[in-house]
Amino acid sequence: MQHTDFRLEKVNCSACPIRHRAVCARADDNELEKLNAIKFYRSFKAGETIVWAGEEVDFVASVVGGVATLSQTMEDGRRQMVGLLLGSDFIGRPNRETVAYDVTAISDVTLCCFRRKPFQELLSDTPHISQRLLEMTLDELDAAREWMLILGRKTAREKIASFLSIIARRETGSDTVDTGSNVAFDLPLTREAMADYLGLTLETVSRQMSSLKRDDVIVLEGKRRVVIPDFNALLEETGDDADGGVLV
Amino acid sequence: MQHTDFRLEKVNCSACPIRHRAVCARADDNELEKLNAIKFYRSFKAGETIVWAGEEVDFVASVVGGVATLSQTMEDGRRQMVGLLLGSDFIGRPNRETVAYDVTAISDVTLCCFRRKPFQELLSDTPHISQRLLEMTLDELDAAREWMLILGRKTAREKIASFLSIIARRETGSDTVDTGSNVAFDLPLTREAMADYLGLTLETVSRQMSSLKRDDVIVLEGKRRVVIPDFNALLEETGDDADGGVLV
DNA sequence: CACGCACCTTGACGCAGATCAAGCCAGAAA
DNA sequence: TTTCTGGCTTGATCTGCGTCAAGGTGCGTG
Repeated sequence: MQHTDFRLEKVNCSACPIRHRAVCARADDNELEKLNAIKFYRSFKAGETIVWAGEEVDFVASVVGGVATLSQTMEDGRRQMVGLLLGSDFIGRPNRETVAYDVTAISDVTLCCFRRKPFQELLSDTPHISQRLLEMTLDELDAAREWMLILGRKTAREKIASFLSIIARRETGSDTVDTGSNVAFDLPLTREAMADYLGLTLETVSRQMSSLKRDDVIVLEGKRRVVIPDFNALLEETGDDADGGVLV
Repeated sequence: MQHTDFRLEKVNCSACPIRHRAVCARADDNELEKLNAIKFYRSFKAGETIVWAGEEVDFVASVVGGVATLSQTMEDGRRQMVGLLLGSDFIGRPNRETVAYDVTAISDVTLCCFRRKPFQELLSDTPHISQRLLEMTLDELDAAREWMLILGRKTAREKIASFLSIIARRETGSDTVDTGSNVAFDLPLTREAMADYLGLTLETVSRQMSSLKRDDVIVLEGKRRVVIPDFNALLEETGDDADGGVLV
């Protein structure tokens, strides 16, 4: 029974719509087996808080579908997003049972969770996985540092342009967006969430979106769908060096 | 000869003024031996650039003494610091031979360097070390996220207060500064570097320092030495939750 | 259908912090 | 001693973005 259970789950895991970057992507059969044994799924409705800052959680997880955010809130209500979790991103960390930020479901979210205790044991046993986790964490650190430049030094217009180019890259999945060609995607965030991402107010976000639209840098179809007729033109607006879509 | 060499170096490593958080802190004799075999020292003068963004480097390193920064510069000269490296901090990363940011010596700096190739091999062989590196990276990520809140949502005054409390904690080495008691330390950064840290101009930094001084939150002895008569009063100014000196 | 609600847009106005400009201070060099 | 230089301070003015306020839009529900 345990055996069939595992078989079933294994198929299940490979079938996750997006393969989990963190743990499944390069795992071999043996590791997959162990992962499947400690795995379960949880779903959250849009707007629901997945974990509150300071809360204890007994699992780590990988985002299977939907969008979630990490954010910090000050006493007087000022809020700053510090992490944006899309498909296959990782939540939680080994060797720390409390979470430091509010984790919120922005759309309906499905998580593939791993029970913390056994996951940590797996980590110690399988250097492979802990090295993979290190790589991921370094990538996140890079993203955080790019974000810091945006927050600290860019104008509102540059912030919006940078945000759009980041989302375009992540949503379309291609690191090197064909510059010059049409790119289209749905914004995974409301204007307010964008504001929390960029350290702006939602009014300023709205104004700058309108302004970029007026200047034909973007085309809006409805409020959420964005078409970028010329990706290079967008990159011009970000204030970054012009040498292509390099993240770091 | 190799043997004596190693003996010598081993003593040397333990004797590093500050024990390297990254690699030596918890290493056993066997690991120390391997580390010592691939180790060398380099020094830089204040103001010197250690590595330029995009440059290839064949070593990773631990800061033994002095202060260095990671920073990004935009075409038009706007600069944002994204990392502050004090004693025992780690520079560089496994599996990436180019560096993404300018690394600059702010004071005279001594690095304890490890040749990249053998260091990476050591990482694969010793899960211990790669796990330690993961822990460190997660700490850095936390710091980056705290920093993002500062950059995105805090006022100039709050930024300065937050900066001072961070430096106080790092310079005095105590995670839990005795709130209420006197704390004194030397600023490791110029006003300009503080501005680059906080996403401000140097004039605003100067004005806010003066303002905090006028309000008796801090005492300045010369331009660099800061005395904080009441640490709680400083924490009040940061805008953070009042429950003590928690970093995350 | 209309009603409500969540989300978005746009306008008017004020202020925190940037910018421009002048001068101060302390240590080093002559 | 004076002079120079790099870092710091302070003042006056300007401006980008926040704040407050008033609608607009579109979807789900009775």
